[in-house]
Amino acid sequence: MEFRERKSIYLQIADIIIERIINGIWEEEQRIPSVREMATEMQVNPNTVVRSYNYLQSLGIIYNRRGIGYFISFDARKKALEIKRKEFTREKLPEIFKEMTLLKIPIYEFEELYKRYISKDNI
Amino acid sequence: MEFRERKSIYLQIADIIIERIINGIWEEEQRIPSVREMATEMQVNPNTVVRSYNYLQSLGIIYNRRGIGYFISFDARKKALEIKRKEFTREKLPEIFKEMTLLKIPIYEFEELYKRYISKDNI
Amino acid sequence: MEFRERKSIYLQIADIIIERIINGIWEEEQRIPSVREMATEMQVNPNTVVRSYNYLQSLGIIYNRRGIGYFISFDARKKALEIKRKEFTREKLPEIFKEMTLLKIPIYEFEELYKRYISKDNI
Amino acid sequence: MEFRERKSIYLQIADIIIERIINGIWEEEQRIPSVREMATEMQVNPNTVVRSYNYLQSLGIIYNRRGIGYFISFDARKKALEIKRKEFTREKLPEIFKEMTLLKIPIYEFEELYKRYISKDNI
DNA sequence: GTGGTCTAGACCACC
DNA sequence: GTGGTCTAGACCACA
Repeated sequence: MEFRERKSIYLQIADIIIERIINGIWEEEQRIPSVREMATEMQVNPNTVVRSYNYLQSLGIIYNRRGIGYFISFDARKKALEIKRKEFTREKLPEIFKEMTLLKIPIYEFEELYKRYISKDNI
Repeated sequence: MEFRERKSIYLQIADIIIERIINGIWEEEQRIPSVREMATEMQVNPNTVVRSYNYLQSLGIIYNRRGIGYFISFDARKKALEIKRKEFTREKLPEIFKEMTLLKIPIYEFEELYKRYISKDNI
Repeated sequence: MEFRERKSIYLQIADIIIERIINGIWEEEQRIPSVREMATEMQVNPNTVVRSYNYLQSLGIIYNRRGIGYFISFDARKKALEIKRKEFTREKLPEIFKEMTLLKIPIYEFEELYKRYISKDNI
Repeated sequence: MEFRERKSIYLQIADIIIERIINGIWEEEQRIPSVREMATEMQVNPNTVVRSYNYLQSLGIIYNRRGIGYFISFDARKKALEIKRKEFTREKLPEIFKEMTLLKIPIYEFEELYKRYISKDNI
C-alpha cells in the first residue's frame, strides 16, 4: 500500500474501507480487521488506523464492541453512499463546474473522456 | 472575502487572479495590485499574497519588475489555460471519474446538474 | 441483553446483580447462576462474568464455595445499599451538582423531571 | 493542573473550555490559546490538546483559521449549553433517577445536599 | 508563529 | 487478544 495523494493517510484508509463496503467486499455487521491487523496490512502506524476508525465511527459507518473489535453498521452501505454523494454534489461538483466553464470544456468532451476512462477500467 | 474551503488561501487567491486573467478582467502586460493592496482587498496577511505571487511567477503567468511591481505576462492567458487544463484532466478528472463509478452516478445525471448549474450562473 | 453504555460490561452486570439483591429477587444465602449460565443469560463472554463475580466477591456481597458455586452473603443487602449509597453521595452527587450549577438547572426542574420519571416507571 | 478523574484528559480539557465559554470567561469570536500554549498551561502533551480542539471543532464550538489559530464560534455558548443539557438529561439524569429509586433516596434529601453544596461553593 | 499529520512506543482497562 | 489514551518527537504546509 502506498499513499501518494496529498490527502492524509487516515482519510485515504477511510476511503478504502468505504469503497469496500459500497462494493460489497465487506458485508454489514461483519467484523473488520483489528487496528493492529489493519495497520500491518496498510503498512502504517496503528495510531493512524485508530484515526481512520474513529472517523468512520463518528460517521456511524462502523461501530465498536468493547474488547472485541470494530463492526460494520447494519446500514453502513446506505450511510456511506449518502455521505459520499452529498460530499460529491455539494463540494466537488461546483468546483468542477466552475472550472469547466472557466476553461470552456464542453460537456461532450467530458463525456468522451469518461467513456474512455470506463473502457480502460474494464479491461 | 472569506476563505473557508480546505484549499490553502494562497492557492485560492492565485485562482482568483487566474480567473481574472482568463476572463479578460486583467489584461496582459498590465500591472496588478501591489502585495499590500491585494492583501487589503482580500483581507489577508501580506505574506499570503507574497506566496500567491511567487507561485504565479513560478508558472510564468506574472513577472516582477524590481521596485515597480508585478505585471501580467504577455502570454499569461494562454499559459494559464494550458496549465489549468492539464491540471484538470490529469488530476481532477480521474478522481471525479472514480467517484462517479463508485457512487454509480450516470453521465446523464452529471449533464443535467451541469445544465442546471449553468442556468443558475447566468441569472 | 445489550450493553451500549460507556460503562464496562462487567460493572453493568454487577449492577444488575446488586439490583436483584436489593429488590429481593435474589435472597441472601441463595446460590446464584454459575458463570457459564450467567454468561449465556447475559450473552456475554464467560470471562466477563468472572470479573463481575470477582468484583462482587471483593465487596463481600457474594462469596464462593469451591466446587459448588457462588452464593449471596448473609448481609449482602445491607452491604450493597451501604456501598452504593457511599458511591452515590461521594462520587456522583458532586458531579451532578457541578453540572446543575453550570447549566443553571434549578432544583425544581430536577424535582419535576424526577416525578415524571417515577410515574413513567410505575406504569 | 491535575487530572484525577477517570474521564480521559482530552475530554476534561474540553470540559474546562466549555465551562469557560459558558461562564463568559472566554467570549465568542475570541481567539483561544494555541495548541502549544494550552499544552503548557495544562501541563500536557500538545497532541492531547489537539484532540480536545478537534473534538470541540467537531461540535461546532470552536473553529479554525488557517495558520492563525482557533476561535470560539459566534454561537458557542448556546451550542455548548444545548449539548451539555442534552447530555445531562438524556444520559445522566436517567442513571441518577434509577439509583435514587433503587437506594430509596427521597427527593428532599437530594435537595438538602444540593443546598449544602451550593453554600459550600459560595464561601 | 500556527495547526495537521505521522511514527514509535508505552500503559491501561476490558473481553 | 481488543481498543483507548497519552507521551515524545518529528516533519510539513501554511499565514
